[in-house]
Amino acid sequence: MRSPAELSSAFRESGLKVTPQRQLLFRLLHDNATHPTADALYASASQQMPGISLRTVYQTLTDLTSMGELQSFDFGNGATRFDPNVGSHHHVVCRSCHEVADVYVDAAADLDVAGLEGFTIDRSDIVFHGVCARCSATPHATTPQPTSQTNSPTTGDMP
Amino acid sequence: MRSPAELSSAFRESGLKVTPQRQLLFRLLHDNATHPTADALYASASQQMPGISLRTVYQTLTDLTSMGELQSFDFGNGATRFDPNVGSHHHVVCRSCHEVADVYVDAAADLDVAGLEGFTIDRSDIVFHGVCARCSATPHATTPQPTSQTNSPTTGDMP
DNA sequence: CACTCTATCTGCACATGATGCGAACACGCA
DNA sequence: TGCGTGTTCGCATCATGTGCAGATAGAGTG
Repeated sequence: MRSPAELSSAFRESGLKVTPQRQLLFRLLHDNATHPTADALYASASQQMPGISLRTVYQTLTDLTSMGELQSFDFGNGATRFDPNVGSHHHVVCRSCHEVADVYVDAAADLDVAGLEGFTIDRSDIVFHGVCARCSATPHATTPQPTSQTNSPTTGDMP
Repeated sequence: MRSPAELSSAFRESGLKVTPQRQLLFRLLHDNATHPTADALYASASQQMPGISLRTVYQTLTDLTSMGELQSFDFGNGATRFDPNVGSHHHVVCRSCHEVADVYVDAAADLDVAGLEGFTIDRSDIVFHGVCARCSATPHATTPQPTSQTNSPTTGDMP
Protein backbone atom coordinates (compact mmCIF):
# COMPACT_ATOMS: atom_id res chain seq x y z
CA MET A 1 0.00 0.00 0.00
CA ARG A 2 0.98 3.60 -0.39
CA SER A 3 2.44 5.77 2.36
CA PRO A 4 0.20 7.38 5.00
CA ALA A 5 0.68 10.77 3.33
CA GLU A 6 -0.21 9.46 -0.10
CA LEU A 7 -3.22 7.64 1.26
CA SER A 8 -4.44 10.78 3.01
CA SER A 9 -4.27 12.69 -0.24
CA ALA A 10 -5.96 9.90 -2.14
CA PHE A 11 -8.76 9.73 0.42
CA ARG A 12 -9.39 13.46 0.32
CA GLU A 13 -9.34 13.47 -3.46
CA SER A 14 -11.96 10.75 -3.45
CA GLY A 15 -14.19 12.75 -1.14
CA LEU A 16 -13.36 10.51 1.79
CA LYS A 17 -12.36 12.04 5.09
CA VAL A 18 -9.01 11.68 6.76
CA THR A 19 -9.75 10.99 10.39
CA PRO A 20 -7.22 10.40 13.19
CA GLN A 21 -8.40 6.79 13.33
CA ARG A 22 -7.66 6.25 9.68
CA GLN A 23 -4.31 7.99 9.90
CA LEU A 24 -3.32 5.77 12.79
CA LEU A 25 -4.24 2.67 10.84
CA PHE A 26 -2.37 3.92 7.81
CA ARG A 27 0.74 4.19 9.95
CA LEU A 28 0.23 0.82 11.61
CA LEU A 29 -0.18 -0.91 8.27
CA HIS A 30 2.50 0.82 6.25
CA ASP A 31 5.47 -1.51 5.73
CA ASN A 32 3.88 -3.95 8.16
CA ALA A 33 5.07 -7.41 7.17
CA THR A 34 3.42 -9.29 10.06
CA HIS A 35 0.16 -10.02 8.22
CA PRO A 36 -1.88 -8.81 11.18
CA THR A 37 -5.46 -9.77 11.95
CA ALA A 38 -8.12 -7.14 12.57
CA ASP A 39 -7.90 -7.91 16.25
CA ALA A 40 -4.12 -7.52 16.35
CA LEU A 41 -4.40 -4.13 14.66
CA TYR A 42 -7.12 -3.15 17.09
CA ALA A 43 -4.78 -4.03 19.97
CA SER A 44 -1.96 -1.92 18.52
CA ALA A 45 -4.27 0.93 17.68
CA SER A 46 -5.84 0.92 21.13
CA GLN A 47 -2.46 1.54 22.73
CA GLN A 48 -1.98 4.74 20.77
CA MET A 49 -5.63 5.72 20.73
CA PRO A 50 -7.58 4.31 23.65
CA GLY A 51 -11.24 4.20 22.79
CA ILE A 52 -10.88 3.46 19.10
CA SER A 53 -13.57 1.03 18.09
CA LEU A 54 -12.96 -2.45 16.74
CA ARG A 55 -15.79 -1.65 14.39
CA THR A 56 -13.78 1.22 12.92
CA VAL A 57 -10.77 -1.01 12.44
CA TYR A 58 -12.86 -3.51 10.52
CA GLN A 59 -14.44 -0.74 8.48
CA THR A 60 -11.11 0.80 7.52
CA LEU A 61 -9.57 -2.55 6.65
CA THR A 62 -12.51 -3.36 4.43
CA ASP A 63 -12.26 0.02 2.74
CA LEU A 64 -8.52 -0.24 2.12
CA THR A 65 -8.94 -3.74 0.79
CA SER A 66 -11.64 -2.75 -1.67
CA MET A 67 -9.47 0.19 -2.75
CA GLY A 68 -6.70 -2.25 -3.55
CA GLU A 69 -4.33 -0.89 -0.92
CA LEU A 70 -4.47 -4.11 1.08
CA GLN A 71 -4.83 -7.77 0.28
CA SER A 72 -6.75 -10.01 2.62
CA PHE A 73 -6.12 -13.69 3.13
CA ASP A 74 -7.72 -16.44 5.12
CA PHE A 75 -5.31 -19.20 5.99
CA GLY A 76 -7.89 -21.22 7.88
CA ASN A 77 -6.72 -20.18 11.30
CA GLY A 78 -9.94 -18.45 12.19
CA ALA A 79 -9.16 -14.85 11.39
CA THR A 80 -8.63 -12.92 8.18
CA ARG A 81 -5.14 -11.51 7.75
CA PHE A 82 -4.24 -8.30 5.96
CA ASP A 83 -1.18 -7.61 3.88
CA PRO A 84 -0.03 -4.17 2.66
CA ASN A 85 2.22 -5.95 0.16
CA VAL A 86 -0.04 -5.95 -2.88
CA GLY A 87 2.66 -7.11 -5.28
CA SER A 88 2.75 -10.60 -6.70
CA HIS A 89 3.81 -12.94 -3.95
CA HIS A 90 2.67 -15.95 -1.95
CA HIS A 91 2.80 -17.12 1.65
CA VAL A 92 4.16 -19.62 4.11
CA VAL A 93 2.29 -20.22 7.35
CA CYS A 94 3.63 -21.81 10.53
CA ARG A 95 1.15 -24.39 11.74
CA SER A 96 2.35 -23.91 15.29
CA CYS A 97 2.46 -20.15 15.95
CA HIS A 98 0.53 -19.12 12.81
CA GLU A 99 3.25 -16.70 11.79
CA VAL A 100 2.93 -15.74 8.12
CA ALA A 101 5.81 -14.78 5.83
CA ASP A 102 5.90 -13.66 2.24
CA VAL A 103 7.51 -15.96 -0.30
CA TYR A 104 8.25 -15.45 -3.96
CA VAL A 105 7.52 -18.29 -6.34
CA ASP A 106 9.23 -18.34 -9.71
CA ALA A 107 7.05 -19.36 -12.62
CA ALA A 108 3.92 -19.35 -10.50
CA ALA A 109 2.10 -17.85 -13.46
CA ASP A 110 3.28 -20.59 -15.79
CA LEU A 111 1.89 -23.60 -13.95
CA ASP A 112 0.55 -26.41 -16.07
CA VAL A 113 -2.92 -27.02 -14.69
CA ALA A 114 -5.54 -29.63 -15.55
CA GLY A 115 -9.14 -29.13 -14.50
CA LEU A 116 -9.61 -25.41 -15.07
CA GLU A 117 -11.94 -25.96 -18.01
CA GLY A 118 -14.73 -23.42 -17.87
CA PHE A 119 -13.10 -21.23 -15.27
CA THR A 120 -11.73 -17.77 -15.91
CA ILE A 121 -8.89 -17.37 -13.43
CA ASP A 122 -7.88 -13.99 -12.03
CA ARG A 123 -5.79 -14.93 -9.04
CA SER A 124 -3.61 -17.79 -7.87
CA ASP A 125 -2.71 -18.26 -4.25
CA ILE A 126 0.03 -20.61 -3.16
CA VAL A 127 0.26 -21.30 0.54
CA PHE A 128 3.00 -23.39 2.09
CA HIS A 129 2.25 -24.89 5.49
CA GLY A 130 5.03 -25.92 7.80
CA VAL A 131 6.88 -25.07 10.96
CA CYS A 132 9.00 -21.97 11.40
CA ALA A 133 12.52 -21.96 12.79
CA ARG A 134 11.47 -20.68 16.20
CA CYS A 135 8.78 -23.32 16.63
CA SER A 136 11.14 -26.05 15.42
CA ALA A 137 13.47 -25.08 18.25
CA THR A 138 10.71 -24.59 20.81
CA PRO A 139 8.04 -27.15 19.91
CA HIS A 140 5.29 -25.45 21.84
CA ALA A 141 6.00 -21.83 21.02
CA THR A 142 2.79 -19.92 20.57
CA THR A 143 3.68 -16.24 20.61
CA PRO A 144 4.44 -14.84 17.17
CA GLN A 145 7.33 -12.35 16.98
CA PRO A 146 8.52 -9.97 14.25
CA THR A 147 10.63 -11.07 11.30
CA SER A 148 13.32 -13.66 11.98
CA GLN A 149 14.32 -16.47 9.69
CA THR A 150 17.48 -18.53 9.41
CA ASN A 151 18.53 -21.94 8.20
CA SER A 152 17.39 -25.32 6.79
CA PRO A 153 15.24 -24.54 3.76
CA THR A 154 12.96 -27.36 2.68
CA THR A 155 10.17 -27.71 0.19
CA GLY A 156 7.68 -30.39 -0.65
CA ASP A 157 4.22 -31.23 -1.82
CA MET A 158 2.44 -33.54 0.52
CA PRO A 159 -1.39 -33.34 0.08
CA MET B 1 -11.54 -41.84 1.25
CA ARG B 2 -12.35 -45.51 1.29
CA SER B 3 -15.76 -47.01 0.56
CA PRO B 4 -18.48 -47.08 3.21
CA ALA B 5 -17.97 -50.84 3.64
CA GLU B 6 -14.23 -50.47 4.05
CA LEU B 7 -14.65 -47.63 6.48
CA SER B 8 -17.11 -49.66 8.53
CA SER B 9 -14.61 -52.49 8.81
CA ALA B 10 -11.80 -50.11 9.62
CA PHE B 11 -13.87 -48.43 12.33
CA ARG B 12 -14.80 -51.74 13.95
CA GLU B 13 -11.21 -52.95 13.82
CA SER B 14 -10.16 -49.79 15.60
CA GLY B 15 -12.71 -50.35 18.34
CA LEU B 16 -14.90 -47.56 17.01
CA LYS B 17 -18.59 -48.15 16.57
CA VAL B 18 -20.43 -48.18 13.30
CA THR B 19 -23.59 -46.20 13.90
CA PRO B 20 -26.35 -45.39 11.41
CA GLN B 21 -25.27 -41.76 11.55
CA ARG B 22 -21.74 -42.60 10.57
CA GLN B 23 -22.83 -44.95 7.83
CA LEU B 24 -25.02 -42.26 6.37
CA LEU B 25 -22.15 -39.79 6.34
CA PHE B 26 -19.84 -42.39 4.81
CA ARG B 27 -22.31 -42.73 1.96
CA LEU B 28 -22.83 -39.00 1.56
CA LEU B 29 -19.11 -38.37 1.39
CA HIS B 30 -17.99 -41.26 -0.76
CA ASP B 31 -17.13 -40.07 -4.26
CA ASN B 32 -18.54 -36.67 -3.35
CA ALA B 33 -16.69 -34.11 -5.46
CA THR B 34 -18.72 -31.09 -4.33
CA HIS B 35 -16.39 -30.17 -1.46
CA PRO B 36 -19.34 -29.80 0.93
CA THR B 37 -19.40 -27.77 4.10
CA ALA B 38 -20.46 -29.30 7.40
CA ASP B 39 -23.75 -27.49 7.08
CA ALA B 40 -24.36 -28.78 3.57
CA LEU B 41 -23.75 -32.33 4.73
CA TYR B 42 -26.04 -31.76 7.67
CA ALA B 43 -28.76 -30.66 5.28
CA SER B 44 -28.32 -33.75 3.10
CA ALA B 45 -28.12 -36.04 6.08
CA SER B 46 -31.21 -34.53 7.68
CA GLN B 47 -33.28 -35.46 4.65
CA GLN B 48 -32.43 -39.12 5.01
CA MET B 49 -32.28 -39.11 8.79
CA PRO B 50 -34.41 -36.40 10.36
CA GLY B 51 -33.17 -35.64 13.83
CA ILE B 52 -29.49 -36.25 13.19
CA SER B 53 -27.50 -33.67 15.08
CA LEU B 54 -25.29 -31.08 13.48
CA ARG B 55 -22.92 -31.81 16.34
CA THR B 56 -22.61 -35.40 15.16
CA VAL B 57 -21.84 -34.28 11.64
CA TYR B 58 -19.05 -32.06 12.89
CA GLN B 59 -17.75 -34.81 15.13
CA THR B 60 -17.67 -37.39 12.35
CA LEU B 61 -16.02 -35.00 9.92
CA THR B 62 -13.34 -34.20 12.46
CA ASP B 63 -12.77 -37.89 13.10
CA LEU B 64 -12.54 -38.79 9.43
CA THR B 65 -10.17 -35.91 8.84
CA SER B 66 -7.84 -36.90 11.64
CA MET B 67 -7.93 -40.48 10.34
CA GLY B 68 -6.75 -39.21 6.98
CA GLU B 69 -9.92 -40.21 5.15
CA LEU B 70 -10.85 -36.61 4.43
CA GLN B 71 -8.98 -33.41 3.76
CA SER B 72 -10.32 -30.13 5.04
CA PHE B 73 -9.80 -26.77 3.40
CA ASP B 74 -10.70 -23.21 4.18
CA PHE B 75 -11.02 -21.04 1.11
CA GLY B 76 -11.95 -17.95 3.06
CA ASN B 77 -15.65 -18.14 2.35
CA GLY B 78 -16.57 -18.61 5.97
CA ALA B 79 -16.95 -22.36 6.21
CA THR B 80 -14.53 -25.26 6.14
CA ARG B 81 -14.93 -27.58 3.19
CA PHE B 82 -14.28 -31.29 3.18
CA ASP B 83 -12.82 -33.37 0.38
CA PRO B 84 -12.82 -37.17 0.21
CA ASN B 85 -10.15 -36.92 -2.48
CA VAL B 86 -7.03 -37.29 -0.36
CA GLY B 87 -4.66 -37.65 -3.29
CA SER B 88 -2.32 -34.88 -4.36
CA HIS B 89 -4.36 -32.19 -6.02
CA HIS B 90 -5.28 -28.54 -5.75
CA HIS B 91 -8.39 -26.40 -6.16
CA VAL B 92 -10.16 -23.74 -8.13
CA VAL B 93 -12.87 -21.68 -6.45
CA CYS B 94 -15.59 -19.64 -8.12
CA ARG B 95 -15.74 -16.23 -6.48
CA SER B 96 -19.38 -15.91 -7.42
CA CYS B 97 -21.08 -19.17 -6.40
CA HIS B 98 -18.19 -20.56 -4.33
CA GLU B 99 -18.20 -23.81 -6.24
CA VAL B 100 -14.97 -25.71 -5.75
CA ALA B 101 -13.37 -28.07 -8.28
CA ASP B 102 -10.27 -30.21 -8.12
CA VAL B 103 -7.36 -29.32 -10.37
CA TYR B 104 -4.09 -31.08 -10.99
CA VAL B 105 -0.93 -29.01 -11.15
CA ASP B 106 2.12 -30.46 -12.83
CA ALA B 107 5.42 -29.82 -11.11
CA ALA B 108 3.71 -28.32 -8.08
CA ALA B 109 6.33 -30.05 -5.96
CA ASP B 110 9.19 -28.54 -7.95
CA LEU B 111 8.42 -24.86 -7.46
CA ASP B 112 11.35 -22.53 -7.04
CA VAL B 113 10.56 -20.59 -3.91
CA ALA B 114 12.36 -17.70 -2.22
CA GLY B 115 11.62 -16.83 1.39
CA LEU B 116 11.19 -20.26 2.94
CA GLU B 117 14.41 -19.95 4.94
CA GLY B 118 13.88 -21.45 8.36
CA PHE B 119 10.61 -23.15 7.52
CA THR B 120 10.15 -26.88 7.24
CA ILE B 121 7.35 -27.34 4.72
CA ASP B 122 5.00 -30.30 4.82
CA ARG B 123 2.17 -29.16 2.59
CA SER B 124 1.59 -26.83 -0.33
CA ASP B 125 -1.84 -25.60 -1.28
CA ILE B 126 -2.50 -23.92 -4.58
CA VAL B 127 -5.86 -22.23 -4.97
CA PHE B 128 -7.04 -20.59 -8.16
CA HIS B 129 -9.76 -17.99 -7.82
CA GLY B 130 -11.97 -17.11 -10.73
CA VAL B 131 -15.42 -17.41 -12.19
CA CYS B 132 -16.95 -20.69 -13.30
CA ALA B 133 -18.66 -21.23 -16.65
CA ARG B 134 -22.14 -21.07 -15.20
CA CYS B 135 -21.52 -17.79 -13.37
CA SER B 136 -19.85 -16.31 -16.45
CA ALA B 137 -23.08 -16.95 -18.34
CA THR B 138 -25.33 -15.86 -15.48
CA PRO B 139 -23.45 -13.06 -13.70
CA HIS B 140 -25.48 -13.26 -10.54
CA ALA B 141 -25.81 -17.01 -10.16
CA THR B 142 -25.57 -17.99 -6.54
CA THR B 143 -26.79 -21.57 -6.30
CA PRO B 144 -24.04 -24.12 -6.76
CA GLN B 145 -24.95 -27.17 -8.85
CA PRO B 146 -23.25 -30.54 -9.41
CA THR B 147 -20.32 -30.96 -11.75
CA SER B 148 -20.51 -29.13 -15.08
CA GLN B 149 -17.67 -27.49 -16.89
CA THR B 150 -17.09 -26.55 -20.48
CA ASN B 151 -15.07 -24.08 -22.53
CA SER B 152 -12.66 -21.12 -22.42
CA PRO B 153 -9.78 -22.19 -20.22
CA THR B 154 -7.66 -19.35 -18.91
CA THR B 155 -4.89 -19.08 -16.37
CA GLY B 156 -3.08 -16.21 -14.79
CA ASP B 157 -1.36 -14.88 -11.72
CA MET B 158 -2.73 -11.59 -10.63
CA PRO B 159 -1.87 -10.88 -6.94
C1' DC C 1 -31.31 -63.48 24.09
C1' DA C 2 -30.14 -60.46 27.92
C1' DC C 3 -26.35 -57.87 30.05
C1' DT C 4 -22.81 -54.66 30.47
C1' DC C 5 -19.32 -51.47 29.24
C1' DT C 6 -18.29 -47.64 26.92
C1' DA C 7 -18.29 -45.08 22.76
C1' DT C 8 -21.54 -42.15 20.64
C1' DC C 9 -25.39 -38.95 19.97
C1' DT C 10 -27.83 -35.05 21.05
C1' DG C 11 -29.06 -30.47 22.72
C1' DC C 12 -27.61 -26.44 24.65
C1' DA C 13 -24.34 -23.12 26.24
C1' DC C 14 -20.51 -20.76 24.86
C1' DA C 15 -16.39 -18.78 22.02
C1' DT C 16 -14.86 -16.21 18.21
C1' DG C 17 -14.87 -13.53 14.01
C1' DA C 18 -17.38 -10.48 11.54
C1' DT C 19 -21.36 -7.47 10.01
C1' DG C 20 -25.90 -4.38 10.30
C1' DC C 21 -27.81 -0.46 12.21
C1' DG C 22 -28.72 4.09 14.20
C1' DA C 23 -27.41 8.05 16.90
C1' DA C 24 -23.75 11.09 18.02
C1' DC C 25 -19.68 13.08 16.17
C1' DA C 26 -16.39 15.64 13.35
C1' DC C 27 -13.88 16.47 8.80
C1' DG C 28 -13.68 19.69 5.16
C1' DC C 29 -15.56 23.21 2.53
C1' DA C 30 -18.09 27.65 2.05
C1' DT D 1 -18.08 29.97 12.18
C1' DG D 2 -21.64 26.97 10.31
C1' DC D 3 -23.33 23.18 7.72
C1' DG D 4 -23.77 18.73 5.39
C1' DT D 5 -22.38 14.35 4.86
C1' DG D 6 -19.17 10.83 5.70
C1' DT D 7 -17.40 8.44 10.13
C1' DT D 8 -17.17 6.53 14.45
C1' DC D 9 -18.90 3.90 18.02
C1' DG D 10 -21.48 0.60 20.66
C1' DC D 11 -24.60 -2.85 20.67
C1' DA D 12 -27.29 -6.36 18.70
C1' DT D 13 -26.97 -10.04 15.61
C1' DC D 14 -25.27 -13.67 12.60
C1' DA D 15 -22.39 -17.71 11.46
C1' DT D 16 -19.16 -21.30 12.20
C1' DG D 17 -17.41 -24.29 15.54
C1' DT D 18 -16.44 -26.41 20.10
C1' DG D 19 -17.23 -27.99 25.25
C1' DC D 20 -20.01 -30.39 28.23
C1' DA D 21 -23.19 -33.85 30.40
C1' DG D 22 -26.91 -36.84 30.36
C1' DA D 23 -29.39 -40.10 27.49
C1' DT D 24 -28.72 -43.67 24.00
C1' DA D 25 -27.21 -47.68 21.76
C1' DG D 26 -23.18 -50.57 19.40
C1' DA D 27 -20.94 -54.99 20.15
C1' DG D 28 -18.72 -58.39 22.65
C1' DT D 29 -19.85 -61.68 26.63
C1' DG D 30 -22.38 -65.09 29.40
